[in-house]
Amino acid sequence: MDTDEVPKQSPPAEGPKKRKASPVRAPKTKAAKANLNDDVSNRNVKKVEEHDDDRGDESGHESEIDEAEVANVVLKAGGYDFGTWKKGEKVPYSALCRAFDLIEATTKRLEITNILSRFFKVVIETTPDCLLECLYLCINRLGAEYRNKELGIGESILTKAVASATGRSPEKIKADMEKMGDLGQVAQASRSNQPVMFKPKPLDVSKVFKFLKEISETSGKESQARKIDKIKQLLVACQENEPRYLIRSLEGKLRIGLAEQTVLVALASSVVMTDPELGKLKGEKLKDKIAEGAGVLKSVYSELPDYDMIVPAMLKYGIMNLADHCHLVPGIPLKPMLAHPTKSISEVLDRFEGIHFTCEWKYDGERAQIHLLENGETMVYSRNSEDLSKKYPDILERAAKIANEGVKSFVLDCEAVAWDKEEKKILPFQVLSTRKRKDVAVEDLKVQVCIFAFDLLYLNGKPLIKETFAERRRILHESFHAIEGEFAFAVHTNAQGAEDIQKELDESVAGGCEGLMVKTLDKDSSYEPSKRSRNWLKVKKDYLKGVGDTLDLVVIGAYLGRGKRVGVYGGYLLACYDPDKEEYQTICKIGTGFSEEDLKTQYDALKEHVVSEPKPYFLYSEDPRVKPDVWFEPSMVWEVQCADLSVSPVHKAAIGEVDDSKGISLRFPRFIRVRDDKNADDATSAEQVAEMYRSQKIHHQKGSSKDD
DNA sequence: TTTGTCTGCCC
DNA sequence: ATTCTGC
DNA sequence: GCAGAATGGGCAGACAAA
Repeated sequence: MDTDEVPKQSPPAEGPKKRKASPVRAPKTKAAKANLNDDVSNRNVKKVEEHDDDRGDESGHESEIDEAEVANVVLKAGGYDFGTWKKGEKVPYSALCRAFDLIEATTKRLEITNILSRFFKVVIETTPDCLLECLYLCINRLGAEYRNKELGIGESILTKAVASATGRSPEKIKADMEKMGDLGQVAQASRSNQPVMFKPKPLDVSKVFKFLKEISETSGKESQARKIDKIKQLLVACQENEPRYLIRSLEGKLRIGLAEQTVLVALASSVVMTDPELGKLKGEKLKDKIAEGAGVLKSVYSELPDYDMIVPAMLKYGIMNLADHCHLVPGIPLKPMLAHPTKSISEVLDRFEGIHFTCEWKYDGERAQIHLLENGETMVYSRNSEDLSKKYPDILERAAKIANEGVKSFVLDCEAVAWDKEEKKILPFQVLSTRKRKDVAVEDLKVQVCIFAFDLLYLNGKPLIKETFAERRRILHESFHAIEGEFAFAVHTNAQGAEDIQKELDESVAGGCEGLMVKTLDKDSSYEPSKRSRNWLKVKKDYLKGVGDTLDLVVIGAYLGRGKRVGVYGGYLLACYDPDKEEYQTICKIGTGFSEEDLKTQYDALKEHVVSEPKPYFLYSEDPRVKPDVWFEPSMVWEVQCADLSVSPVHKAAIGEVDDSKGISLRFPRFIRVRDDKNADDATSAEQVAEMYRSQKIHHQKGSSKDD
């Protein structure tokens, strides 16, 4: 800590070289933090050279600043050294990447927040025009989610791009990827071994962001090649640690312990610190204002999750006045309330002890936030604020007629569930997911949906999110009416005792639902995800110990871990056993439920059983998404829990039992424990798997196609 | 035209 | 989606 | 308990390859 040396910020290609099997963001050290006691003005102050290029410095105010002022940047940045740039000049990408390095070096959230807020502060003080782009690069997005902007870049294209940009073969890149577990690091290492002819012009955040946007807008014939070309251009211009973060941005994961919530707090903090009035405060008072600002921003963001609108307003009017300018508006999706999983009914009772609550059926469909505007416009948004209006023309059409007279505008929280019109009953999620997603005419819809409404967030110009749930529900029922097969209110009761809740849970499952949602009616029952995003509880049958579907499955393959799982297997391929055919049939992959210790132990135990080829008595798909990195001799049996069984396009369990050509797979599989007491051939049999599938209350199979 | 691969987004 | 982990 | 980062099945859509 007290060293005089300025620590190197970005050791190239560090990691696997130093420590084998070290997770991406480990080892964490404190070395990267510069010390305020150092003589700041004497170090790390690089005079920024003049550029007469095309970077659009047309702002007029000439940025002539002296060296001492530049040096102060480090001081103003709270001792963190992000490098320097002139006022009004685009923020260098290297500065952002330095911040990422500093963040990656710690696991402490407060420190992460502090680093980033210091970075944002410098940006606001030098080049506020870049703040939005920095922000988006930190949360890995190109714009608000409801604008549906995607990169259309995945691992495959990225691997090709890295290979091409570094002059190495895709095979080499893949091999390195397996070793390092992070394509960003692979890119960085590859670049640093590459002879550099001349130093490229440094990247700035605007340029990087603009490139990402262009990539997302690239479509049509040969678009993949054009995207690769763009990535190459950027990658070649990267220096030092920049390839690592550029590639991770393209992957959509920074993996440095920084994501939406922390960025939001850091942003609020930086805005308070740079506020002409609030910024003068010191100590506790400043701290309080920062906390208050973070509260304001969180609240505003949950109502209007669009930084394109929030950031300019915040800089213009000040963070404390933000809510006056940005608030819930029909037409823009707000963040949905989420639910905590609970392991037992007694856990529900413990949490809600002495509090009035209600139980609602949890429908197995797709979250749908339905908006009706005063001008008659309607839209539907998903749980993640994606615009689903193109997918649900039938819901748009229905929006006006489900409302009672006098209703001019609303925001409804619902579940859209596949609906069988003939049988008048709910269909499973898998049916819903076959719906077309765009350019569908109402007449051509193959899958009908019924909307199950459970909350009302806005009505006739008034936000209701601060009302109690009891009140919101009252207004919901008062303002809308059910239409058979089209619109209904979620079934609910006010059961308060364990037995009643159990009964309700059973009924919900019998009714084709996943379980129950439990919500407080009065105390803390406002709809404010900013306060607590998971303020509701969910009880699903498969959460309850000893109730859900459990299988004992054989481990026959594994996938090398990525990120923090580098050096161990990150996931496994499981199979059931068919004693008649004497073969192991794949049923699912599994990658959750393991503690870090489990992962290590299992890696060590299983690597003994690696075989170079799959056994001839394995039945599996050649689909590359399922093919494991290593195969095992059948040895270990694991207890696995799931929510449902489904007919699978790739897995082979019980093939021929319920479908001639398709096997069965598991929905939401997770590891429970090792079954030391079982041999591989004692695993759950194909016959048992088929029986479990058949005994499900609700299931769907497309009409047997061979007879049509 | 058909089939396969990749991606993003539902859960 | 589920689950685990550091703070 | 939050926030973040591992990981699951399976679908449509967009392209690429055959």
